[in-house]
Amino acid sequence: MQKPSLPRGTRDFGPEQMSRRLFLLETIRQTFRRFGFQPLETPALENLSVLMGKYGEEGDQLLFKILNSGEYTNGLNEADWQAGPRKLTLKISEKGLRYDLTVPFARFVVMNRHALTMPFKRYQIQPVWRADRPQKGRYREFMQCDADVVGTDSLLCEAEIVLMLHESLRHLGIQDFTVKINNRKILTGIAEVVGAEGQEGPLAVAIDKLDKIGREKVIEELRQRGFSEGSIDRLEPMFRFPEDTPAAFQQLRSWLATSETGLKGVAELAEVWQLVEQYGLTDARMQLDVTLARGLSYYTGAIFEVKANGVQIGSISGGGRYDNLTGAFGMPGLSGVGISLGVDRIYDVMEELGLFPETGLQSTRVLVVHLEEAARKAGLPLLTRLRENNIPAEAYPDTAKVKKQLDYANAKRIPFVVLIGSEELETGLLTLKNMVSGTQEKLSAEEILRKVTAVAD
RNA sequence: GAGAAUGUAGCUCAGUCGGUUAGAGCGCCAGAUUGUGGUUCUGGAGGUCGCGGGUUCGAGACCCGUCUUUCUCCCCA
Repeated sequence: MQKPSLPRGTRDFGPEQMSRRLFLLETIRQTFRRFGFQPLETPALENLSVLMGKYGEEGDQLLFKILNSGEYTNGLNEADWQAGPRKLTLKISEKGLRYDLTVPFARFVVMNRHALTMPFKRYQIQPVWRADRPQKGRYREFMQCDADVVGTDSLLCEAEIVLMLHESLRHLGIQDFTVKINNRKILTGIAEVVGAEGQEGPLAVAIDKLDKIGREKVIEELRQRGFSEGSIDRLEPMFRFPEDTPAAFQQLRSWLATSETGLKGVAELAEVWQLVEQYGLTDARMQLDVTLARGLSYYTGAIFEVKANGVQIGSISGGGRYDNLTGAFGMPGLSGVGISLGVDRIYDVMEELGLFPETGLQSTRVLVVHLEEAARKAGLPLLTRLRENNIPAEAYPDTAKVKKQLDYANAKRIPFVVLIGSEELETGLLTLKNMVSGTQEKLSAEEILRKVTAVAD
């Protein structure tokens, strides 16, 4: 006999977890639907040629790769064995598990470009896999909820993403969150005005840690990354950014006055703010954060990230605009913007904050209990009647002691039990027992139906 | 990839300085109660002390390896 086990970073979801997850998934799905997004599913497996090279150097390492079927070592020569694991992998594996939903979506768009009505809005809720080390809030299999629009560069889409984030999280009961927004063009502009043109990548990586490690350490890291003292001096405005959004915009405009790209980024962001206001979003939790960079290299415009406040966990959502994602698949110039919500982290946040409603845990509403073999048949038509009326109902399948059957009802938090024994068979009236109050009464099937329907959940 | 902790009954955890037959609570099963649960009482079952090796007269405890879970860095949802 062997002990059963689970691959690290993966989990089972029992009935009570699933009812919460379904609530979460459904809330997000309905929000996406309300904004006009249509569903899409793609295979768990993709060809590695589709996945490789889309997530940076480290991303390739984090892909789960699938060994080819059959005699996968056939055709390998000595040179292949000597070439090292990375090159050998490509010889023996041609498929991998999807790493996110954006790249498969880009592949889908390119393959179906003639059939799609542009702008194309799709939502996609499926698991993704990453081969990194599990930690708090980090799993190797987790669910993403993506919504993307491709085929337009209108900033209205950015504004709607902000709205959808607010709507989904508030429907879930998460009130204290921050939607951090930046723009890749602003990062480019900053690199330009400090005299480190094209270095926004390393710049962003260092500056991103500002709130974690502090100003001195950031400057130290910038030096190590080869930034000149002059550049670091000109970075000064970065370290004293106003909390107030209009003031922040004002400071950015004067700081980036000499960078055309930078100013364009500022103007784009300002328009997003304006649009969100025109939509009438109340109590917006948006924050301009010029240190926000995100790892994925394909963002070209807006960058989003959502933090749940008061919980020690990574971001629960991320996204942004990409102007050339489909370019890698031979379809350049298609602009898109999207957002991804991490269900597993949102679940952890809600659990930690105690935001899950108590209701919804009970599955069955009525349990039919028979006290002797002959009584069982009297309960079956009742079950059918209950189910026809959309009331979840079940019979205890075995003839067992009443105690055992009632224990079963308690364990499943079933609120009503119908008892059928010889007495009920004679009179035709069935005993309805309320498991919460303990009261019971003899009723006809018709009355039972009315009674269990009438009582509110 | 680097560093640190962790693992004992189905669950949560005790287990002293290395010493006889490894414990508790909860849960489970049975009975008190042959047609009534959630309260109470009584009894019972349940263990390869993660796994493998080592030290020792003797290891749940000490040492090495390995796996799991968790945390920090990195990166991400």
